[in-house]
Order: sequence, then C-alpha cells, then structure tokens
Amino acid sequence: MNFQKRKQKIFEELDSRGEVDIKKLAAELGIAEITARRDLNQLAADGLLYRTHGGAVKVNPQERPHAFVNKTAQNAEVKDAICRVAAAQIQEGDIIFMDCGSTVFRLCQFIKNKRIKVITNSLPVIYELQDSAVSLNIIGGELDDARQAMHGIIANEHIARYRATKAFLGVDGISLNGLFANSEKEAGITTAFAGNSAYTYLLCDAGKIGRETYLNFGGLDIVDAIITNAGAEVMQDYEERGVKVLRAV
Amino acid sequence: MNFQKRKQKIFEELDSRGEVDIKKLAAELGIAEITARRDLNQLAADGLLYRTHGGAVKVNPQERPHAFVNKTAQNAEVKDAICRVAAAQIQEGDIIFMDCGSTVFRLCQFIKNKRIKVITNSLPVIYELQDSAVSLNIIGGELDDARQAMHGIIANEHIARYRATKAFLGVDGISLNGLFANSEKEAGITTAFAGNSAYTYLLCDAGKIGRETYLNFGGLDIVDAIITNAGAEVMQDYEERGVKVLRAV
DNA sequence: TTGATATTGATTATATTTGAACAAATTACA
DNA sequence: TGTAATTTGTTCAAATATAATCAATATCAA
Repeated sequence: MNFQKRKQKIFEELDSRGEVDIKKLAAELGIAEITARRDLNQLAADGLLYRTHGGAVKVNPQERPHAFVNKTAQNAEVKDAICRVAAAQIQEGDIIFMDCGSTVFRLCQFIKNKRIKVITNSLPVIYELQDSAVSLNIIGGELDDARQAMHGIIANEHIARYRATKAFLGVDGISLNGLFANSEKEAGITTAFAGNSAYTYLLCDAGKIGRETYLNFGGLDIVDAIITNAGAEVMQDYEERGVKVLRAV
Repeated sequence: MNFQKRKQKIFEELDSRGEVDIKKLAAELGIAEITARRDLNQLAADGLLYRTHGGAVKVNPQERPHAFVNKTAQNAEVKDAICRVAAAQIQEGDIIFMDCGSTVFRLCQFIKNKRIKVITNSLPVIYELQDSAVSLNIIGGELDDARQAMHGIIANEHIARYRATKAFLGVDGISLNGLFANSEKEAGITTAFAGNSAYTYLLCDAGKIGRETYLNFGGLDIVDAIITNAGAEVMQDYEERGVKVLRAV
C-alpha cells in the first residue's frame, strides 16, 4: 500500500462521502495514523483537499461555466496523469509560465488552489484560472483566433520582461534533434518562455516523442525536464542527453 | 462533526432560510451552544456572515464583478443608446482602444461585424468579440480580478506601443475640472489610451456628468468628444471648453 | 552486497478543540 | 423605566489531534 494507492483511496472516499477521517482512514488502509496525517498534509499542500482537525474535506471546485473552452480534449486521461505529476512540482510562491498547448491547459484544474503566479498567453487558461487562488498575468499582443492565444513580436517582448521559476510548455514534437513546432509564432513563444524561466518542463504524451514536424526551433538544451507517459526505455536516450525525465503513470 | 462540516451546514441553512439560530443550530448539529457561538463568531470575523443576538444572518450578496457574464447591466437602455452613437463613429479599417468600463463593454454588440482592430485591456470585451469580424489585440499585464482587466506598469507600456485612430473610454466622473477615477490604476490606463489615440471619445451617462470622485487625473483637454444622454444645457459648458458633444437619444 | 535515501511507525510533548460554569452584557416585556 | 430572561464572553479542564524526534524498515543505485 504505497502513497499512490492511498492517495487514490483518499480521493475515492472524498468523492463519495465528502470528507475523510484520519482514524477510519488509518484503520481501513491498515496504516498508522501518523502516515494518514502525513498523506493528507501533503495533498493539502498541493491544494487537492482541505485539512481539518482529524481529517480532511474536499475543496469546493467553485464551478463556473466556460462556454468557449473546448473541454472534449483527446487523450484526457494521459494528459491528466502528466499534469498531476507537473502539479506536484509546483510549490507555493512559484511564478509559472504556461503556454497555449492543450496538455498544459489541463494543468489548470490541478493548480486552482495553489497560491502562485501564473503568466500565460492562453485565453482558455485565463478563463479557467479566473477567480481561483492563482494570481494571473496575461501576455499581451495580437490574438491568434485559432489558438485562442496571444502571439507575435509584442507578446515575445512582454514575456522577456518577466522571470519565472518554472515554465510548463507543450510542443508539437520532440526528438534527439530538438524541439519541433507547427508555426514560427508558436516556436517564438516557446523559446521566449523557456529562456526566461529558471527551470523548463516539457509536457508531452508518448505520441510527441520522436516526432519531427515542420520547424526545428531549438535543441534539447532548452529543456530541463520532460514529463511524459512514454516508456522508460524510449526516454533513456533523453536522460543521457542531460534531460531529466519524469514518468507519469 | 468538525468545524468545516459545521461551516457547510451553517451556510446551507443560511442560504435556504437566510438566518440561523444558535439554539436550533446546536440541537441540530449535536454540539454545545458555546461551540455554535464560536463558529458564528469566527465566520463573522471572516466577513462571511453577520452576527445577530442569538444567531446570524447572511451578508448582502455583494455584486460579483462578473458583470459581463451577468449581462443584466444597470441602465442598459441608456448605455446602449450611447453605444449606438459611438458605433456610428467607427469606420472600416479603424484601430480602436476600448477600456474596461461597463458602458464601453456594451459597445461590443454594435461592432461585431465591422472589419476593425480592437485593442483592449478588458477580458469581457475580449470574450465578447472573440470569433467576430473584429481583429483583437490584448493589452497584457497583471490581471485585476475585480475589474477583470489588465492594469499596471506593463499594461501602460504595452499601450504606449500602439497608436489607435479612436479611443472609446469610460470614467467614474467628469466635471469642468476634468476627469475623475476611483483608482490610480484606472486613471493610468485611461491616460495611456487617450494619449495614444488620434481621437478620444468619452462614453458617459448623465449620472457621471458633474460628478467629482476620488482622483482628478486630467483636464478636459485629454478628451476630444463626449457621448452622453445628458441634457443639452448641461453639456453646453463642455462645448464651450472645446469638447465636442454627441447627444444620445 | 553495501551504503545512502526515503518511507513508515512509535513515543512523547505541544497545540487545538470542545464543553461546563459563571459573571457580564444585552434584550424583551410589563 | 425597571426587572426577568436570554445571550454572550471568560476561564478552566478534559479530550483529542498534531508536531517533533528518533528508530525501524523498505527502496534504490553502485
């Protein structure tokens, strides 16, 4: 019964009953109360639940209707798994770049309760994080209708004014030859985000790994870590190149 | 039955009945009256309810600044009349500044089909004009949650990079002594917009005319024209100062 | 295997929550 | 206005939860 398993159980309990009790939890899972407490504390630190005396309750996800965000994402489960890992990397006080990829967008749900600053050029991200604990900064510039995000010279300049502790970015493809994008605009934004953050995470599902498409806009050295569901043997080459690999189950 | 659970119950009760009674609360939740009292005191300290003798009532549901989602704006007819006049001033090819006032927001519906560029710091405006004929440019910077708009140093700098043919702006008040705003941030944005557009329209209903409030941030010379429903005789003074007045019926 | 690291549990000290009793303040009502 | 009833704040004690420290166990890389 490891942490992942227990975490799952905790959320099952929370979803069905709305609250968990340390004593009961410890008894049901066959663990010590101190362990149950530590689990809940950690999950509370990640903003995934609220701690109470003797247990925890679930956060109320003050749901708002966002008509224009296309929620029917493909591969939602894989992307969510990747985003859970990503969210665990985020600490209170972080300043975070988020770009306009569909994977990165799904990170929103996991960071709503964190006290952090998010700087983004993505309208869906903005609408998703409005009225959350997150403090928002919007990259200005021309709106690209198709991507629902700001791009262009002014956007790049704007990014250059900020320094983030962490960047969470998507790409259209990545291989040992570097990063690939479907447009120069996207490449420019990604480069700007990565260049102005202390640590850069790339979020990409297995389908993106090894994929070379249209524009090769930078080497692997731009990236500090890749969060992916791809197999360990596939990722070994990247690790040998000095890129940290975080595997999402 | 911990504090969080009780808190939930208290708000359920408040929402349905509008008030709670300490005795009943203690009986229903199976807690001592002193505990119920302490709960209510704490929630009152957080401003989540008002304490009364023997219980509590709910706080006035203060208007959420989600005015754009809640489209039932006050004075909608007057504002729409003003905006129709404003929209008539806009030609194809114009580059337009729009700020985050509630009157200016209502201009959106009248310009959706025009082939123009709109530069704005207002999220509601962006939301409303997405997927229209209008080409959008978003002013970046820190998001002010209450106003749902970008403000601050970076926003002002960003505005300074652009030149518009026309600006459509709101204020909190205007008198012969100049323009008035409720915050420095707002004043800064308005000044920046006006300073970088060839022609500046002020949209204000009769209630704003002659109103002096908080911060006087500029003289009448900032403005080229006022669009208003105020009476002709009231507006004569402004015309004599060289401001063009467009009257909305 | 070994050593290093992370996880888990036991023990003890500290902090929080809750309720009871009683004095002070407020309200209700004649 | 004055008196009784009620509500409130304060202090204290008991029960319970939590944090801190240290030891035991598991995991992992070399």
